[in-house]
Amino acid sequence: MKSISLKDIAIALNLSKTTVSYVMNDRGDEKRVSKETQDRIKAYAEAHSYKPNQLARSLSLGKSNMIGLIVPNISDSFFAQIARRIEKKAEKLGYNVVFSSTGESPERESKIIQSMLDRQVDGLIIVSSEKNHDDILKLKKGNFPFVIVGRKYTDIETNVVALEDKEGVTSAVELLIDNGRKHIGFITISLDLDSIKDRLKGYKEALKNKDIAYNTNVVKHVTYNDVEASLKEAMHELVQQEKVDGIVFATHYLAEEGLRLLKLNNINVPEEVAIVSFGKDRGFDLFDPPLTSVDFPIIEMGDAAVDLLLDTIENRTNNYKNIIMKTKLDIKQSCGS
Amino acid sequence: MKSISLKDIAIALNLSKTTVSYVMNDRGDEKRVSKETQDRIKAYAEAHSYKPNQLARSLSLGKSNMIGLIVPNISDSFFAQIARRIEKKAEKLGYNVVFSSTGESPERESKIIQSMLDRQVDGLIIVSSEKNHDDILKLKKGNFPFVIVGRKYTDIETNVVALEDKEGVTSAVELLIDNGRKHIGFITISLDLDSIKDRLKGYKEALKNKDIAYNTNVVKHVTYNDVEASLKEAMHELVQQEKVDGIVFATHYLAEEGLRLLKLNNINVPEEVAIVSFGKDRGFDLFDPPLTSVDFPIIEMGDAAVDLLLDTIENRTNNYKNIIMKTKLDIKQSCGS
DNA sequence: CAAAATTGCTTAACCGGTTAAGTAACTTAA
DNA sequence: TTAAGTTACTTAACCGGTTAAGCAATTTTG
Repeated sequence: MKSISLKDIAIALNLSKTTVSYVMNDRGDEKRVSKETQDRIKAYAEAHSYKPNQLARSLSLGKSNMIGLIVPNISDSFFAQIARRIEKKAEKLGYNVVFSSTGESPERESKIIQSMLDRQVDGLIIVSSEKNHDDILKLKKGNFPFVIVGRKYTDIETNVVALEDKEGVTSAVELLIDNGRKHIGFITISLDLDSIKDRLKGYKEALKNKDIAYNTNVVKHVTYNDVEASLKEAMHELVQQEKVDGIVFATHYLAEEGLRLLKLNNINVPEEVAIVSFGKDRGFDLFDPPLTSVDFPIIEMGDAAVDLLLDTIENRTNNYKNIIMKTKLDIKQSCGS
Repeated sequence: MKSISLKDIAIALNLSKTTVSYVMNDRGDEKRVSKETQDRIKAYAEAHSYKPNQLARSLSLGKSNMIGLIVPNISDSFFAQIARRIEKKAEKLGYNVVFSSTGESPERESKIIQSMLDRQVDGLIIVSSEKNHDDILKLKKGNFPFVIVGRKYTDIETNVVALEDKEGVTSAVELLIDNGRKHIGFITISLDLDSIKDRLKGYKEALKNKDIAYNTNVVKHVTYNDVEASLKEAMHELVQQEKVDGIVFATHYLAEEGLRLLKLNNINVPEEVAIVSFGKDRGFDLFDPPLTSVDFPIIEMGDAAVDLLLDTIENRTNNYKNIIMKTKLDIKQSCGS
């Protein structure tokens, strides 16, 4: 797959690399290369299908035109959708995207960030795993362009595209309450993330708004690395012991698995237990019963993230931007409405 | 984010770049660098957190340790899952993954392949769009490492990880017939791909096996770029005009959308129309009704693809390998069993 | 008609690594 | 005692681009 180099062209045409480089970069006129020479170079390049080596180009220019995308898991529909938007927009401006999944491990995230920096990416879009202050602060200190998306660091100022997590969950819980549910459980994931904490806050807020006492027993933190067993136990406790009549799930994954468990145990949704998911997935509307969810604009989030990143890269703007997206209830049968 | 270079270390310690390079690559002993000097270098590198510039390294070594992943659409669950496996395995061997979506456009695919080659990726994993002989042949001719996955070129010998498309569909159609369905439609996508053609062949084969006449009117080719309207029309014709009592869908996407349309029109599945999907998605088992699908081992496909590619890259093996995965019916209610 | 300006290039350094080949100083063997 | 070996490095070229600075030949200008 060896293709010809600038040097090859230069030698073949008895010119210097410089001249060839200028012409290939369409700076021939500016650099006063004769029309004739330009044509010769272009013809030769075309004939031998010359393609500049981007590694060399990047090294020389100090710009790789690559952006790094770091997500917990690219196969999760949310992240995959974000990825698609990022790639789409990036491509238009001539950027390629390298991605890596962290598996929600801060250590891996740290390694991945370093590896991407070593590759000289021009910027990073990070769906950060559990708080990774050190790396984020390092990026900030180095004035390196990056955007945090989907999750937020409340204590560090950064570019961020995130959600109204709290308000979203509040609306979900209030919906169930308004539908007459009295004992509403909340199942979340045990990740030390501000966004996840905010969702719990949203749950508490709703109870407060509706004058319902907060009961620790109906709030379950499922462990990420053993979701299946952990969720099963949580569900069992909520349904069998606490006799909840409604559950709000902090993620679309939990909601789907939760519904699966409910059906497995022949618990009627929404009659016995009404449920709402924070976030949705394709097909939620086809579920039995169709799943009510706190919806948010994934596409817009992806778009906003790249726009913000590319703007930071290209204009080297220094002020951070916070874009917080509103959520919206998508009401289906599972909530008992 | 400027980090120090080999040269910086060399100057600081009054050594040559060469010596520093040897030590940083753990070739100090081999290259007879004194223990003392090695320690000085390592200490300095550590203290100033030296990280080699991978662009420079790649350029010099002629190996980028990047692999390119080209899919129709990264946000499709099938491709996203493949991507995850590829990334996971690649990472273990020190490779990063760049990806791009083609949107099923051969032109874009062609551009993307070139762009990845320009970036000097060490190999490509391609879920090829419509027949793109020129590029594939170019890669072959250049002896460039690549693997075609999920789709196959029957007329070009390549590394490939694909499916028993024909047999899969045959089993689906036969299942419906065995369940007493008489008029089975087939909805596929109008892509000029051997894999897609094989699925149609599978449909025909089943009819032949069961002594049922082939009827062109119940085979619909939905256009990729206007799936929604096109599928709607196809469904309407099959159900309202042709009065089919069963439909096999050639992709999980079509199946899901098809089911959505059936429900929208209050057509009872499977009583009035039984359906089977080729391929599944998360949540298919939660659908109303749960969707029967021709299942295949996505994870294994992803793993096999990377293994094959990395083997080709690292051992420069020249013989092509064909890995064809078997499919398996995952029977749920939608097929009327 | 000489000085100045323009034309059309080239030289050489650089980006940040890798590596074959060389060398000075010291040690060992014959 | 001197050639041969070893040690611990360095020099310089290379990967394939970019670019500031320079220069000879020609053209324009005063």
